[in-house]
Amino acid sequence: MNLLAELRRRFHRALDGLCDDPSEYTSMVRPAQDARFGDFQANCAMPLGKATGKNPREVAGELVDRLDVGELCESPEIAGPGFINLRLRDDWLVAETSRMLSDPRLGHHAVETPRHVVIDYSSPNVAKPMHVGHLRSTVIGDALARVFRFQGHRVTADNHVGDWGTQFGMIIQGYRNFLDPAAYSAEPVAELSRLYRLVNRVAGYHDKRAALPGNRETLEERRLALAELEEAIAGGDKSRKGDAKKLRAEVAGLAELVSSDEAEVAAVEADAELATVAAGHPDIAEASRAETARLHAGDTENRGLWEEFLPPCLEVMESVYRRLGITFDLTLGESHYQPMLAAVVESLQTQGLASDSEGAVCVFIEGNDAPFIVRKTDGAFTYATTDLATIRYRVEELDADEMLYVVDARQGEHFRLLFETARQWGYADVEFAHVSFGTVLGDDRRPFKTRSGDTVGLESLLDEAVARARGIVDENDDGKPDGPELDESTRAAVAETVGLGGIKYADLHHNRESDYQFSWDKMLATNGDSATYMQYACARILGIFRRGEINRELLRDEPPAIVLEDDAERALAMALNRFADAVDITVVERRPNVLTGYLFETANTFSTFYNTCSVLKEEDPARRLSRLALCDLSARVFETGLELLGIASCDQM
RNA sequence: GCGCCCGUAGCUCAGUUGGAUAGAGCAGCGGACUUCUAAUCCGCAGGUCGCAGGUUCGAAUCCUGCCGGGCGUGCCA
Repeated sequence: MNLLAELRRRFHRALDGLCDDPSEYTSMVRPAQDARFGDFQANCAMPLGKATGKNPREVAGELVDRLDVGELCESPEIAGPGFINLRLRDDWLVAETSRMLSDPRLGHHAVETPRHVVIDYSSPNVAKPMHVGHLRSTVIGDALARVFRFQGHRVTADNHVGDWGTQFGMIIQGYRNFLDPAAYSAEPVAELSRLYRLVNRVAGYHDKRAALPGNRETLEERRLALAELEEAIAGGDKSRKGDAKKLRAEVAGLAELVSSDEAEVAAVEADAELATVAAGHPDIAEASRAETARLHAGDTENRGLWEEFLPPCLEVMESVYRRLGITFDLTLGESHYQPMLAAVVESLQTQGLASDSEGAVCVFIEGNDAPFIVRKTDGAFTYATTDLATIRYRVEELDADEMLYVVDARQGEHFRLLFETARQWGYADVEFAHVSFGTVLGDDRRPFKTRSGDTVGLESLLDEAVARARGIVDENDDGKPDGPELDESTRAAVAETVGLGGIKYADLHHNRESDYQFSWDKMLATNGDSATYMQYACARILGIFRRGEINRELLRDEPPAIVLEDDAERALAMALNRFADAVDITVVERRPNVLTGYLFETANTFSTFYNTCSVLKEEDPARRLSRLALCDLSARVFETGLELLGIASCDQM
């Protein structure tokens, strides 16, 4: 049963008549913070007392009188200023746990009114190799798609890949000038990505070289100005301290820019091949832009190349998804929307939403300085236009009720403008949400930037995780009391499951809004608060069933009486019964870390149970059966929960 | 300049939208494997929730001002 929702319904009824809007108060019913206060607590009497001018403890008393939770809870207790503490009745917990045993959904009720939710995630640029920066959107989006589906919604997972951008101009440019035909026929995608990096780097080299003198000059100017300021301050003019601080920051930033640009310029010039290319192609960036423009304009040659490049690129991308167990219902890239863009702009203009400004066509949203540019001065459309066309397509063709964009927080402003434009454009009934996540930081605590040539490729990250996991699998299995249990192929499979699970979990268990410090050790950790912890709990449970030759199906078909005499037993039953709530909250908040938190807590409760309550050796047959039932449920909660996060579990480890 | 976000234990992070004595993991210290897998469990230690005010029965959470950091900011996506 979705317990929290049920309790809130009961409170809603009790509150009806005591206040104008009960739903304002029902969210104040929540799990107890401290086991001493019972299982749940309601904090609504205090604010309600304030609103009505009554004594909060009296309000609590009145509320308790009207509250009907008889078969669920012991009689509620009022504590402190007016907290209402609830403890579930053991007989109810026992009955509900039995019911859960024969329920494939583990007590979770799906929503009554499903919505069609399009979830937009991963969305890498085709032809640029995937790196760790792509992980968050992919992993969070996949988890949300799974949880929303479980919740009963209709989900369309859409990979809005970048397949139409300037990177193709660069690749075409590279293909025409620097292709290694042998490499291309052997491994087309690797060669294309080499070409992309080459062109991108050389273009960057020219940009940096061109910008350097100006930047050096500005830096010198600022340094002088700063020196003057500091002199003035030293002379007693404290009022300019703020200015000095800003200037100091600017100087530091500029100095860093100049030195990193100098380093890059020197690096390119020191490399014989790069230097030759750079010298021979001073306007490579401009040429690449021209190739992109020709592609967009429908040039048959470029279009042909694009059509040649795209399939192998998509295939390589797919292979990474396959390994990660991530699937999409749709992969509609930017190119898919190209034919619709002109009509979008036209429609916006007709409705008076978009207007000309400095030669571009823009939508201005009140309260925002930045314009939402839907057509550039040169006539090209922007990703704003594409995103609007995508919304139109998803509503008109896919019949979407809701769209979630799992995208970096840095694009927050873009989405604010996009959603507001869409609403005014005629999609006010659709729910839009930017499911934003924080920046991936490097070891130096600064934003993880993919400096060319120095990226942590996604594939190598996965390989490393699996290799490390394999080491631990071997060590653990070799050290088992009765000797090793796993054969070679099982060990390899376990290492894959544990390694990939660890990477996903490392990402999911953070609050997605916070920035995130990339760390090999934590990403690959297999102890503590990690996916391995749940996988290990599963493996131990299945070990009990194997060793005891227990028929789990029978356990479910004929649920035994549940006995909750030991504290660890009751705590475990309680935790298991919170599964439905954890799923509900994860969906409402669109935050997978709610689910990871629940799973870790429950697995911890299980581990305590495992260490204090023997199962197979329990002599009382009733308790033994009851504990077997708790084990079966625990394993299913962990398996299901991990699956909702896109993480596989292990039978043996 | 303007806008958005962040500052919680040595480190990395939670904190269910204003609730009771602020919690985990890692690292540290001390215990628990002849008993279902020790990738585990139990315990100890560790905090002026950046600072200062304010709002109220009650603030890590809300408002204001500072300090420190990140990001975005008219034609990249």
